[in-house]
Amino acid sequence: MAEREVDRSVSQTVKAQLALRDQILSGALRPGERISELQAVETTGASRTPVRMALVRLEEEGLLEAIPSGGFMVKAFSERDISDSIELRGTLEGLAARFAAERGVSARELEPLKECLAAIDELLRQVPISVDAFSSYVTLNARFHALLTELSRSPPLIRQIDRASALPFASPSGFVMAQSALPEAQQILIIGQDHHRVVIDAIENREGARAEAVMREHARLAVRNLRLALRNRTHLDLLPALALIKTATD
Amino acid sequence: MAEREVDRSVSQTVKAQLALRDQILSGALRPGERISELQAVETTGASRTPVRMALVRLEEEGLLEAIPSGGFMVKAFSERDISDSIELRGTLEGLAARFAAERGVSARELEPLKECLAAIDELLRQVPISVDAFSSYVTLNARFHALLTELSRSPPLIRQIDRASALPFASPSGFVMAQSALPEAQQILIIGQDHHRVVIDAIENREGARAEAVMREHARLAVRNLRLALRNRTHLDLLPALALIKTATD
DNA sequence: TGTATGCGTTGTGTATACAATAGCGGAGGA
DNA sequence: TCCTCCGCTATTGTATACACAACGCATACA
Repeated sequence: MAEREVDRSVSQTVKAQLALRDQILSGALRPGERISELQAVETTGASRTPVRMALVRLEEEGLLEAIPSGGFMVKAFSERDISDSIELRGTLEGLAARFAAERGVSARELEPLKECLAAIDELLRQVPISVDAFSSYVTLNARFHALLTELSRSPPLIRQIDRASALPFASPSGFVMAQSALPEAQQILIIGQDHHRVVIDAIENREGARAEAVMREHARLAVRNLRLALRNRTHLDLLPALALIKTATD
Repeated sequence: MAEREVDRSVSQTVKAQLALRDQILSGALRPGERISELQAVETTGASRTPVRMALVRLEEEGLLEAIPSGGFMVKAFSERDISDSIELRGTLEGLAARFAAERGVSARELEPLKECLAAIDELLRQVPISVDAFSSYVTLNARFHALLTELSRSPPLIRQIDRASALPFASPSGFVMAQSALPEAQQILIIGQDHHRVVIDAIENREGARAEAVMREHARLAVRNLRLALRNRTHLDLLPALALIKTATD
């Protein structure tokens, strides 16, 4: 009897965590809404213990908030929370770039980053960029940022950046998607690519301050564009994290 | 029958979390050592479910590391991990100070910070500083940093700073204690107090860049002093987090 | 008619039983 | 003597049962 389909390839805890995260980011669970464990058990197929573990993890991740009287609710974010989160990640990435530059990086370690850069250049040559190419861009951009973070060789910093990127709107992919809502999207992507180029150059020449400054500017650009995108609310359905933005308040 | 003493005033999960953290920071559990759930159940008095919840939380906090094959082990930190963590927090606090300065803070909001500053000044007037006064200093310093963080008015940033301070050696109290191991401790504390004074002044005058710079310098001072303290390993028993430093490796 | 109290239901916090897996030790063969 | 394989044990992952607390609704009294 396959009444309860048990997938043994992945732990129930992880399965529940992924399922719940999907529900939150897809907007199936509204911000501020209390999450019922019982309901979560039904929708995820796991039992209460792994569901509870998943809820604790999602709380630490920042997607949920503990209710004092017990249980969890979906966290709601203001527009400022989102822009602050992006700037926060930019600051952290700036520190990572500085560490990479100051501590030195061999040409061999820089190679994957340069390949990534070249691949993005190739994509941006299309005018206007196709939907498929844009999707590839999102992936490549996330890869670029991940590689750059790694170059810092600082586990505590890498860990913190990962945490900061857990909130979808603060992840590299998140704000790229937000930018895509703007008419001048392609131009923005090209400016961003310039930043990528500069940070590699700065790291190669061991210019820590310059490497840091450009990554922070990179994030500030993203913040400005997110603000613009939120003004003219077109195509914002591309941004899944929008489900988390406070609607009534603020 | 009080065979199992159940304290209903605080949840079993929190109780277990605190007990386990104590065990880790006191060195009762060595870095790299696997934590047995069964053993944790015995030492904490809670049952397996809350113990597991506590373990997940401590992992997210950064004190534990998940073992791929299952279970958790006490995380081990290198000296560089520690100095990176301090610099990381300094960077975050720098951003908080910048936010406070740029967004504006009323005189009334700045008042508690100034009181804190004055109280520390009072303490440092003693030469040499007494043990009691030093203990008060640790508390006041933590309070100063917490108040400053709050002034940013940015929940995501505050949250991230809290996380960064979860590792005891990266908390304000942690590195103050490390500094105390140095003969020139008092002089260092006075320099730190100068930083505190400057950051308040910068926030008052809405000089974001200056506010940020001084907080980063504040952290860099702490890193330098921690390095010195670790060189001449005297009085380092004052630093409880030392239990987490890798011994053999690195 | 409004408010307060009590009872019922729902849901979380905790405990424990069961299942599955990984690691270790012993035994047998090369 | 060493290597390999099989089985056992210990420990984790999962499921579920139980207890208590909180919220809501209804009813009764002012």
